[in-house]
Amino acid sequence: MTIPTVGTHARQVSGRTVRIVLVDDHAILRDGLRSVLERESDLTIVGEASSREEGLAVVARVEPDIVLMDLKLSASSDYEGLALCAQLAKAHNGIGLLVLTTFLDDRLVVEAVHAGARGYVVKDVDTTELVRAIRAVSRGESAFDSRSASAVVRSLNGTPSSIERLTERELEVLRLLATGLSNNMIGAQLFISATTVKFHVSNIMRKLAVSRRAEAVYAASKQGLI
Amino acid sequence: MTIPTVGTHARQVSGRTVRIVLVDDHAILRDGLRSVLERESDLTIVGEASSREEGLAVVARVEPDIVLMDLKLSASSDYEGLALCAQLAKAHNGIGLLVLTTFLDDRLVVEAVHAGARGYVVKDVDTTELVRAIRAVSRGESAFDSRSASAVVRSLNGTPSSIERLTERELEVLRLLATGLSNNMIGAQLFISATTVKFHVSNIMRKLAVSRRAEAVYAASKQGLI
DNA sequence: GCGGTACCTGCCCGATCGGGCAGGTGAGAA
DNA sequence: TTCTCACCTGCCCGATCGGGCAGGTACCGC
Repeated sequence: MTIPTVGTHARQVSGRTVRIVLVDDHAILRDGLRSVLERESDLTIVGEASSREEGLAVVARVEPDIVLMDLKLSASSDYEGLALCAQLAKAHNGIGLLVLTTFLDDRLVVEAVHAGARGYVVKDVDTTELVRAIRAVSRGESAFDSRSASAVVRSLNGTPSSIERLTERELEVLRLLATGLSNNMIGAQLFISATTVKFHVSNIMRKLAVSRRAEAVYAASKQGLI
Repeated sequence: MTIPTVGTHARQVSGRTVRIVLVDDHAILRDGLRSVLERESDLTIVGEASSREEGLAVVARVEPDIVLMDLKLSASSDYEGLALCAQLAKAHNGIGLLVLTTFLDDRLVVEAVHAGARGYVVKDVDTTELVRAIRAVSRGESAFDSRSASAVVRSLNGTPSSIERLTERELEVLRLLATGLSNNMIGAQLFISATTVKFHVSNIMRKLAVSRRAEAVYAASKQGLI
């Protein structure tokens, strides 16, 4: 199941072609990236995927050096890419995971790194910088565009463990919260008491560092939690 | 100031090259689109812009047949593209405005059409369909991918004037609402009484068809109002 | 003038929220 | 076993919300 690290590293020797798989839910962006990247003689696109499942399958089949992936792989969740990141890192030891995404969020950058990403590039950088990042990651190095790097530094300097993940239950409550249900109605939906709902809401607000449910919904929405 | 319609139409005669300006805040996507579209012999990219201001300037200078534009032109607002749409439609009579964006929202599609767009394509269609849309718009026709078309139909069939715009004041209140402020604190910020804030919040909820401020914030966030 | 829109204000009242307090369970790791 | 974690529950209380009611001003187009 696990790809030997040796084999993986063998492909990363400089001078050889960097084999890349693209994972993004937008076909147009994939086409564009393919077209742009293949102008570089040392880069070649050996696979594409538009979803997490497809990504896993393609990577397992073609065993690329680099997976260039978006974090948002569907209209609903911003976390799908993180999950894919973690799965790929686990299944393919030493593979180069480079995140290319729209939103720059301190939390997301850190989560991506924890999930095994070796690079994080925001989509509004130019192609040159992206190519540089790809080559760096292919050499086993890390690569962040300047703004992402700042985000990482902020996270390390700031409260180190300030990033509290929401539990599954809290996410459930959060989603119902966003639909405007009262504690009582949420309780009815989840077959728990309104008191318990209040307990969860309270924890959600603490973790998101807000003090009102409206603000919690906004923060969660910005972070793609819902 | 206004470009003569005759001149504009002259460039749309079939057989001639379609001159395109790209407006998107992501350099990578612009590079990709340029690379992909220029493979088509009848399409040529004559300009790029990453913001509304730049878009206006570039279009005024190069006078393209088609402006292929995203609605979201900055991290903050989803409406910037709509404004650009309206400005371009007004300043350049008959110009082909084709929206290429990430999110599919009934309201956004309708707003874009009202702002002068002749087409609306979601970014997850493939290149073939995008090229088809570009050619259609360049011939003066309209072009929607299947899901956007459905959105338009829904809007026409459904409550025709159900799309109630929020007033400037309501948007102000909405933004403060999202930060978790109470009516009282919002009032203090805007120098109005808490009662008036409640009045606005009430109207916001009615217009967004929700019953809680948390839900209002979520709906507004989804629609890019904040 | 008259209708429409945007904006602002007061009062009332029941429902809801947010933050405390107290306590409990079961699962899994150290 | 002890500990932690996610989860659940009850009670209290002041602040806030949401929806009514009533009223007002100012501007704009017909």
